[in-house]
Amino acid sequence: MPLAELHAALDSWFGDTARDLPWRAADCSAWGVLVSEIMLQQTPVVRVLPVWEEWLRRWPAPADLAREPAGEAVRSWGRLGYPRRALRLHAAAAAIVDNHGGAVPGSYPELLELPGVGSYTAAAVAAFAFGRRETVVDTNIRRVHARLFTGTALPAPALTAGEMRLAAQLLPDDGAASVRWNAAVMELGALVCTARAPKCGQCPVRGACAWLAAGEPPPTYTPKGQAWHGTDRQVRGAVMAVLRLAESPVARELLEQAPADLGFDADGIGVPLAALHRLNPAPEQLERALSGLLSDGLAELHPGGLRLPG
DNA sequence: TAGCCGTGGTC
DNA sequence: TGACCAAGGCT
Repeated sequence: MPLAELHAALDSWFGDTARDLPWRAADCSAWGVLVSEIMLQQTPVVRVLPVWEEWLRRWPAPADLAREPAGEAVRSWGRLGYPRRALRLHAAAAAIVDNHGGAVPGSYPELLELPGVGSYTAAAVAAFAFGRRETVVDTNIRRVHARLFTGTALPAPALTAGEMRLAAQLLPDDGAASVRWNAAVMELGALVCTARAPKCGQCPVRGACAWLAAGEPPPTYTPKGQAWHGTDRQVRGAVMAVLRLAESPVARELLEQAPADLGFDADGIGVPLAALHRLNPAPEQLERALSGLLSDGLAELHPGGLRLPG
């Protein structure tokens, strides 16, 4: 299928099928787009939606977030996961105020300088918030390209230069068309060309798919899953759940072991505290988790104990 | 660069 | 049920 036909087919499909997401609204600010892109890193849309709405209501511009303590960003991040993203978004807001007069910069290199903004997010914000022609490559786009053009079930474990070259070659010349193309391929990967059970029957470009033509060969490698149970990450997560709810510093002793006669909900953190104690981490593991949180800036040591960064 | 970093839904 | 997976970034 000629490239122009491919562009037209996906553009039409996108027009009919695209989800009505608030950060895609015409009046959404660049800040709103940036916040959405950071929140969406490794996190499904449905879980981002309510948190994004709350963030934009509370902090409609970078300066509004920048003048808050970083801990407020972490607290209102809730259970989105990877709370360092909240810290980086707060730092990005400060950098936008300090270096860009409070306005989100529109160029790829300037965006790339912001904390928490890597090659994907810089390209995505430049494209979706500023209408620039950028080579946007995320996990969805990589998977669609792998199937459509390479004929494999999954992309390589790590992004390759060849994939970037291919993505750049596929990009429509016209600026506005390139923005829609990026969004459409990403949407196709999210809704139809999914990792587990692709809905090829609904695919507007199945006739051009190299993977389908090859008989849907299985992946040639098995992705290594992320360990969770018993890991430091699990302990870190449990500690963060306590700190997010705590309204005052949490004594270390409280994190280390449950007082046998804790008959009250200490500072309203009884539930996450019980969850932490149920994990029953070894003392050295709890120590690793706590020192990791401290060195990451997700927690601070105060006379009264641990708390979110002020 | 490979390993690390949260969370919850899905099959 | 447990392993996989979700709009990555950082070191």
